[in-house]
Amino acid sequence: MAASIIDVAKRAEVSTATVSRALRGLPNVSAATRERVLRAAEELSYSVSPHASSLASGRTGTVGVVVPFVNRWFYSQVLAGIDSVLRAHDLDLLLYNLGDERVHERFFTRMPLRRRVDALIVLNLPLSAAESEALVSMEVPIAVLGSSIPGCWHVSIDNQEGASTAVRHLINLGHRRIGMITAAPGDPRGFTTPIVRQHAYRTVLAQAGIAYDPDLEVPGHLSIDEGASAMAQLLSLAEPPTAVFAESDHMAFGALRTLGRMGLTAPDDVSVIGFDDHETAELLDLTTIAQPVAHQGELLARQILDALSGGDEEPAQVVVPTRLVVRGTTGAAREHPPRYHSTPRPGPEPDQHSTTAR
Amino acid sequence: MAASIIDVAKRAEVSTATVSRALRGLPNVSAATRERVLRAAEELSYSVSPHASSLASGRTGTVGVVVPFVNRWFYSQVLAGIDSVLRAHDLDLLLYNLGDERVHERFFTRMPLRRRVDALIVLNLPLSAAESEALVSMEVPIAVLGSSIPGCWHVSIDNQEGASTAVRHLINLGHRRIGMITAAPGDPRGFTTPIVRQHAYRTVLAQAGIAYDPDLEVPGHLSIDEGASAMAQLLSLAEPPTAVFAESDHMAFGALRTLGRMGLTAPDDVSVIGFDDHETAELLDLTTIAQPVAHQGELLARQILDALSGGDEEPAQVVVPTRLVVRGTTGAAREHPPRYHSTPRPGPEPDQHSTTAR
DNA sequence: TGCTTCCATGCACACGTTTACAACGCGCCG
DNA sequence: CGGCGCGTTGTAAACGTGTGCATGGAAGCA
Repeated sequence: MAASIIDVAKRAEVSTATVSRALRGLPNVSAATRERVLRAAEELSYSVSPHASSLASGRTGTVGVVVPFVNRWFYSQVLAGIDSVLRAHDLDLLLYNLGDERVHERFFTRMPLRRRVDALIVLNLPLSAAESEALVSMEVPIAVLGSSIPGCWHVSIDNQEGASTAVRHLINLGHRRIGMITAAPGDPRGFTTPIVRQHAYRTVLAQAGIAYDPDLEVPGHLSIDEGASAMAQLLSLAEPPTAVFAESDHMAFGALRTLGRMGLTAPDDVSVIGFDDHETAELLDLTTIAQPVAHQGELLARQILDALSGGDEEPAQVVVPTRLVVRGTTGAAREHPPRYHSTPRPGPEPDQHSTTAR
Repeated sequence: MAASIIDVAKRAEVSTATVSRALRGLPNVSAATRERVLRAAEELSYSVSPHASSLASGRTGTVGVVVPFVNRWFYSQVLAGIDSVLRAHDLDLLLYNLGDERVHERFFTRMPLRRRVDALIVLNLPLSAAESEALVSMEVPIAVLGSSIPGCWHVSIDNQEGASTAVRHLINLGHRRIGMITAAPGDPRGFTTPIVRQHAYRTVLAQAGIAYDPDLEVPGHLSIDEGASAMAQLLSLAEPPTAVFAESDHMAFGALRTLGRMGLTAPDDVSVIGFDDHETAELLDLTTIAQPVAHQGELLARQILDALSGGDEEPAQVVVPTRLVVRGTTGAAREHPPRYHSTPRPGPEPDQHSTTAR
């Protein structure tokens, strides 16, 4: 049986109240008694019961983190950023992975984090209005990544600027026929990132005097395989693009794979630019828009810290910049782009793929 | 203010004891009253206070997961596996990321999980004897991945078999001069995986009648960059290997990068095999030893469930099999392997790299 | 009918802290 | 010399739930 505060009090010959104050470093306890208490606690190898403490004080010392997919690179990076800051302030991290649709639903009906956390961090989750409201009703500070909830703290990248930079990069290289592999189309819930990026894509094209062609926008659902299919679809057009902007590196990887399997090469045949600067983007020599991933996690955690300590300041919004990283998969447009009317080689076995330097 | 059990009791016109029993589905409560209680709770949108519940019952409904690096692919996958099982049983997941050495140390001096979790899952952590003992002293069931602690549950892959398979694959292709890029050498703590794999490598070579050459074993510290350096070192040997076994895919990626930068190709110049079947292994067409990653997480979580429910069975050990995945980076040995005495091209800018199909 | 058995329910305490409030001693100042 | 303020400590009441035990009543049985 672990020692309780009463045992410590007896051994130090003080009341439990004094023990509590001494251990938490409250000012109103004399140096001598504090010393005695600390020694007694040490000798009994005592540690406070977090549950009793929470119950009495109302504070839990815990922050809930809700993430759509822990096992994806992006979220695991953000999570690491969050963790590093929380840990430094002795806050615990209660993880909620909502990958499954059933789990997502269950989360919002049962609200298992209610009364369990001092604050909430929500990563990039498509939320319905009712769901946002349910979160707010927990009456704890909330920091949101990606989307936004009224009255909550907020961190995001400048998607408008990032996507514009990507498309401008391609235009500057001389490309006029530019495709986009987009994320999920028209999600009814409040997840605006794909919309903003798509808007930027269209706007920049328009500014460059390039006519809008809906055939050049193909959804890729953020996965490698879907990105590969999307690229195949683009290449099958009567007039295929000479450059493609994939709004995630994963989809860009898929696009590169399709190129390789068709015997094509980036950037010689098609230029490809991604978004994220995933760790393997460098390996594949992919030009991309980099965003500070772990850093965003740290910012979210810091906002929570502010909210928990300061208290009454109103929630702030932080926008972090993106950065163009030019690597080997984008290059100058050819004078006469070749026509590719071949179809991807089918077959279960892995095929070749390759990328070459600019 | 959130409703408490007393409010529910009043509204349902029963005692709090009955409310408690009804809500937890205990058998000894009549259907009629249970119905009344559930409705009252629903109307007040009541949810139990986890802290009060923990304090009273001694159970926390929480499992601590200690992981060295959340942001690495492997651990995030395992974490997802753990989460899926725990979630299905309404257990919360308290995450501890120990990446930093300071954090690691602090964790073991302060034991912040003590009295806070019902069980512990420890991922692949190099632990000193004192640290293992500290964990055991928490007196909760512990499931360990990779390493092993006496008296604890245990999941791991068959490293002996996996590594042997990798080396045999290379030998079967006709290779006689086979290098190995190893993980950290001689960690004084109880982390045996690299040792087992190295032993398998040496044993299989010996069984094939191939003389042991210490120059062919180079440490790569599990990172892409170090893996790249290791490959460079292997290629600079007077008699370089014709095939290389990297004991992690990350290091294999680095190895491929080095080959690419030197204008060499796998498997035409050097065959490369990795370990893990990382998600980008397929992209790079890397032959590798696959291990079921998320599945191991699920197994760990299930062990914990057994320990928490069953109770008195003694901890079991599960060994999951690995699987050879042949892709494009391994191929038959050449009759007369070329000599490469060039050094890697230096330079800050990214360089080409490529892989081709078998 | 009277006794036992069993189920449903209530009573009251325990769980281990935090914290408002009171009490106490001491020095200071009027 | 008395009162006042301040710093230190103790007292006791929450905090919200789980659970052993007692109670009451209905059903079963002789």
